[in-house]
Amino acid sequence: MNEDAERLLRRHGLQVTAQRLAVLRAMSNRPHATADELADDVRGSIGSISRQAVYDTLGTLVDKGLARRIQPAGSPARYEDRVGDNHHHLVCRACGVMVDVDCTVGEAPCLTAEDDHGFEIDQAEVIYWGYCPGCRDRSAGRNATGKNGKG
Amino acid sequence: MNEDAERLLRRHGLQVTAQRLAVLRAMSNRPHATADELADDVRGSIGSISRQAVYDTLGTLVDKGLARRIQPAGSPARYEDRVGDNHHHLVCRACGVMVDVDCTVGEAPCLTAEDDHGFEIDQAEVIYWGYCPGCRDRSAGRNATGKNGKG
DNA sequence: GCCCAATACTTGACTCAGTCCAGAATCGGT
DNA sequence: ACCGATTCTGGACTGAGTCAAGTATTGGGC
Repeated sequence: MNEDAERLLRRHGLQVTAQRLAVLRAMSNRPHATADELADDVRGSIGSISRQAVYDTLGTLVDKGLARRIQPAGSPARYEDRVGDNHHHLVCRACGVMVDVDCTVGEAPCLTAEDDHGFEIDQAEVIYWGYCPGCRDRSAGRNATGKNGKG
Repeated sequence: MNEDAERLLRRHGLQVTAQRLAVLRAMSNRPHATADELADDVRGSIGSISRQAVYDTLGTLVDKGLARRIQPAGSPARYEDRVGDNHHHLVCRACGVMVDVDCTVGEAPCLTAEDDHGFEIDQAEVIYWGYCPGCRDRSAGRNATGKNGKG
């Protein structure tokens, strides 16, 4: 497993360090974790790491396309190692939990803007907002209408 | 114009204050402005306002459905008064400028998640990322591939 | 027109995520 | 084993946003 991670780093011209391997491992342990959570996880596995190293590593990984950064409204950035495929995220307004959703229609469907205003678009990011089963049950009385729907 | 804003507030059971009217006006002056920019605008029109009042007012307006909050990755929250319709946003990775895009396919098309994981989904938020005409020209050599496309 | 409770605003301290910087440590090619 | 390049550490800092306590404004009832 670590052999893989090591090769992955080298293949992208990155030095191999304990910190990077640990971050990579942490990321696959818990998808959608924040930088802080990953740092904690890493500390559990290699003892200690500086906040800066975590941000640095994550930034590099995102740059090289080995990780993806997701920044939902009202929450710190989250990272996942599932890259290169076509998936989106489903976020609970109440507890913030995030789950993957496969792209509904395989190939950039409505995901090409009708009028691109001259922009060179390279990505369409979709976040579905709602309430997860747990939170929905917990406060069943919530009025779920009028939230300006589907968007 | 202000008559309208006043009635709007009353209709939603909100007290009418100079600050609220000014925020409402600022928001329609410059769509997609940040709280800070709105505060500046308001200061230009009524002299002064506290940061807290701005956040407060914006929060209330968003709550009542009179404003919409957009929080693109890596940028402070932005607000707009165009609510209740079905539009998305196009954001420039370089300069951060944001423009409206009408919903590509009128009625919640691919915007219903294939597998909702038991969530009660109330909104699908779409942000298109890319480079605006200006920024694209300015650094024409940028390699725009490999950004994990349409997603 | 005035009063008073409810609502809104101000001020200032605080939190939290993330960045900047300078120096120390580590990596890896030779 | 050495050395330059890269990475990591620690600490100060920034920017967006929130909290809390006290003051001011609004508007419905008299």
